Amino acid sequence: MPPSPTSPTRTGSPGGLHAGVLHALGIRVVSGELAAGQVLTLESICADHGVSRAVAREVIRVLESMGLVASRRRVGVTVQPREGWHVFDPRVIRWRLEGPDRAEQLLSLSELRRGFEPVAAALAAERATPEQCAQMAAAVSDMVVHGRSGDLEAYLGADSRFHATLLAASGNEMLRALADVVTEVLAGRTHHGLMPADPNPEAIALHDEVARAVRDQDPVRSEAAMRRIIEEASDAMRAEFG
Amino acid sequence: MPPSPTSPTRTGSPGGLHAGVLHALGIRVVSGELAAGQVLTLESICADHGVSRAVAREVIRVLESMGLVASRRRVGVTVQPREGWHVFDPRVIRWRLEGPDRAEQLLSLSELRRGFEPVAAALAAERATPEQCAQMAAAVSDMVVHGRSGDLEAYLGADSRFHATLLAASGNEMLRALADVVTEVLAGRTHHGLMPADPNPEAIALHDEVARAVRDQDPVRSEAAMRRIIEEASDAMRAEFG
DNA sequence: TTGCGTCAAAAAGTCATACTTTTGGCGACA
DNA sequence: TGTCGCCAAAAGTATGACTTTTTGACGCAA
Repeated sequence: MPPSPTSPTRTGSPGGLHAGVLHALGIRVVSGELAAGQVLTLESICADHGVSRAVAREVIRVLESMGLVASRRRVGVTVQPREGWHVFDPRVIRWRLEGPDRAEQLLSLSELRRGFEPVAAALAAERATPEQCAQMAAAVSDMVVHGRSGDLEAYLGADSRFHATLLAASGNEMLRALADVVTEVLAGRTHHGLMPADPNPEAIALHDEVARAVRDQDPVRSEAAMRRIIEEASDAMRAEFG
Repeated sequence: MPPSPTSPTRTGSPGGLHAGVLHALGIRVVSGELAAGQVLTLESICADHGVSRAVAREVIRVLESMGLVASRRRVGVTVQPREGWHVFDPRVIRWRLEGPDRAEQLLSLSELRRGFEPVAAALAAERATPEQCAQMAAAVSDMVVHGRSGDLEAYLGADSRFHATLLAASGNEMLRALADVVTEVLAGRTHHGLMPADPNPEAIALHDEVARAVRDQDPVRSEAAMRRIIEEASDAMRAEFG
C-alpha cells in the first residue's frame, strides 16, 4: 500500500488507479471546474489523488491525446480551451453528458443526428442484409408493444436497437460508431420527461416506414422517412431546451 | 544518452520519444500489419523502439484510449479488432489515410460528408456572423481566380477555407470539428488527380450559391445547394474508387 | 530607462529498478 | 478424466535519480 494514501479520490473506480484519476480529472476539465489556461503540475496531481508520478503521467498523456490538456516543460499541464477538445471522443461526450453542459451537448448531438441518420438510412437501403432487416422489423414490433403497454424503458431499448441496427446496416463504420451517440440522445430525451407517456404512434409508423423502405431497397423513401423522424424529435427537444 | 539506443525507430519524431513510438505503433495497427488478436508485451515494445518501460506504458495507454489495443495482466497488449477503434479520433483518421485503407477511409468520409455538410449549411444560414459571410465570399472569389489560373493547390486551399468557415458558422462545435476531415477529403481528391485541371465552373457556382444563401439567411436554399455540391463530388469519387 | 545576455531553478521527460497483483497454464492428486 | 492449487509471466504501481528544456529574473551595458 502507498505510505499514506490520504484516501482522497477513492471514487470506487474498479479499473485500477489510472481509470479513477482519468475520470476525475476529465470530469473536472469538461465541466469547466478547471478553466482553460489554468495550469496543474504533475506533483499536484500526485498529491491530490494519492498516486505515483508514473500513473499521473499516463493520465495526462491520455487527457492530452483528447485535446483536453497540453503539457509543456517548465510550465506544467495547461487546460486547453474547448476549441481544442476532441469532441467526438466517446469519453469526452460521456463526461459532458454527465456535467453541466448536458443540455448543450444533447442539442449539438441532435443537430448532428439530423445530418447523418438520413444518410445512414439511404445507405442501409442499398446494403442491409436480410438479418438486419429482420432485426429492424423486430425492433419496430417491440416499439409497438412497449408503446402500448407504456413501458418507457423497454420502448427506449427497442428504439435504440432500431437505430443501432440501421447505422450498422449502412455499411459505413463511422456511421456505425455513432450508434452510442444516438443511444445517448434517445436516453437523454426519455429520462428528461420529453417522451409522452404514450409514445407518438406517428413516430412508430415512421420507424416502420423506414424499416419497410430499407427492406424494399428504396433509399429515397427510407431517407425521407428518417428525416421526418428526426424533424419530429428535434422539434420536441428544441421546445424543451432551446 | 540511453546506454545503447540500437537506433531502431528513429523516425525523426521531433516531439519526444513518446510521439515517435506512438506514431510507429499506431501506424502498424491501423495498417493491419499488427492483426487483431495479436499480442505484444511491454518488454518487446521497449526493445523494438529502444525506450524505457515508462514511455512504452504511456504509449500503450494512449493507444488503449483510442480503442486500438487492450492491455491485460499476465497476457500483454492485445491488438483490437476494427470494430473497437475510435474511428473519429483525428489521429486514427490520419493514420488510416496514410495506410493501405486510404481509399476506404476516403469513401467513408465522403458518405459522412453527404450527411453533415448540408445540415451545417442550413444551420449556418441561421447563425453565420457577417464576418463569416465575408470570409466565405472571399473564399469563393479565390476559387474563381485560382480555378481560372489553374493553380490546383491554391484552389484546394480556398475550397478548404470555404468549407471550414461554413462548418464553423454552423455554430455547432461538433460540426466545426469535422473541418479537418473535410480538408482531408478535398486534399485526397486533389492529390489523386480527381480534379480536372480546369475546376468545374458549375461547382464554383454552387459554392457561390451556398455563400449567398447563407448571407441571405435562407437555410433551405443553402442546404439544397450544398447537397448538390456533395452529390457532384461524391459521384466523382465513386467513379474513381467505388 | 530600456534592452539584451546570461544564469539558475522549475517542471516535464526519461530511465532504472524494485515490488505488488492478477491470471492463465500446468501439473499433481483424486 | 476432472478438479484444485501452485507457479510464473506480465502488467500495475511506486520511488528515485538524472536530463532537458524553458522561462523568469538578475545584472550589465547602451
